[in-house]
Amino acid sequence: MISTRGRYALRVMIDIATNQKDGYVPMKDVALRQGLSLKYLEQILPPLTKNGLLVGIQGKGGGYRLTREPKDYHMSEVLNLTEKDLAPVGCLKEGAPACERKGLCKTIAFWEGMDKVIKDYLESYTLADFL
Amino acid sequence: MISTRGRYALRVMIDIATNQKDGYVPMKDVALRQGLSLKYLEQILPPLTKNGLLVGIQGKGGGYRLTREPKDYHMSEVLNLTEKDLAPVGCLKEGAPACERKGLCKTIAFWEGMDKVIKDYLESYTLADFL
DNA sequence: ATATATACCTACTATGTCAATAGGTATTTA
DNA sequence: TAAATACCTATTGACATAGTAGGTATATAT
Repeated sequence: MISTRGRYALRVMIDIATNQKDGYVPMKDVALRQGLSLKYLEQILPPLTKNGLLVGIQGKGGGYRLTREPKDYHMSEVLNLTEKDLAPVGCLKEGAPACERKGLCKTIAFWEGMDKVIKDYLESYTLADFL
Repeated sequence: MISTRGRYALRVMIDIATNQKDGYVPMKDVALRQGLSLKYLEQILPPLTKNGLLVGIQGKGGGYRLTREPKDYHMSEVLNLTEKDLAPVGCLKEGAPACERKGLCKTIAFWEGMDKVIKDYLESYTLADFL
């Protein structure tokens, strides 16, 4: 349900938060510390930089930094950006075609409720809770 | 996250609960009413009959019946039997190998908490809530 | 008895996702 | 100028999903 993309993204965020003092944290170091593939992490980060959660500086001495205080990163945001979709069922995914059985459907409220408890939980956690 | 197996299983249970008066409900009729493939449904039902949630009678005039009152079917049970695994991350799945990073891991409590809110939600719903 | 309707069983398949691996380019600093 | 970094795109093997397909076993209705 939550793939390595989202899980690794969280570990990367924690690692950066922990290791950025004044400078930038190279992803090579993160990969080493976390025991993860650098090349794979490089594929996971773009949504986080493009949406302003991280800033990446190229070149020697470069790396990544947070752009906010850890308490201002909610897990809902991090996982929404890195996971394909968090909705428990297909018909609740963003951009999903309208269900033909809508109106008849006796289960939609149940799935929507499940969606909500998950989203609420993810909203309740911030990066600061991991430090 | 929740596949068609679990979703269809729920729709089948609702359909049987609605349509069993005194007799047995043929899956062919369920498939027709629900607009689902009979052959596919036949693959989804075995865990429910083998674990005593439904009873199936072969032969002409046969079909399926519930074995309990609707209020005594919790969604946690139905989905656990029909879905491969409901855990949000691999390391919490049943029978998963112990994580090497256990002890170091700063995220496990978060994932366990997510697992719990989902399981609690599924426990809180019964088949009776859909009728 | 026989035909019919049902559950039950097993194999196969097309498609897509996951989790990387791989090889490169652009950019900045030491 | 060399080195280190972010950034980009293609490819791949393994696996899960959502069925399709064809059959067997069993009980009932006629």
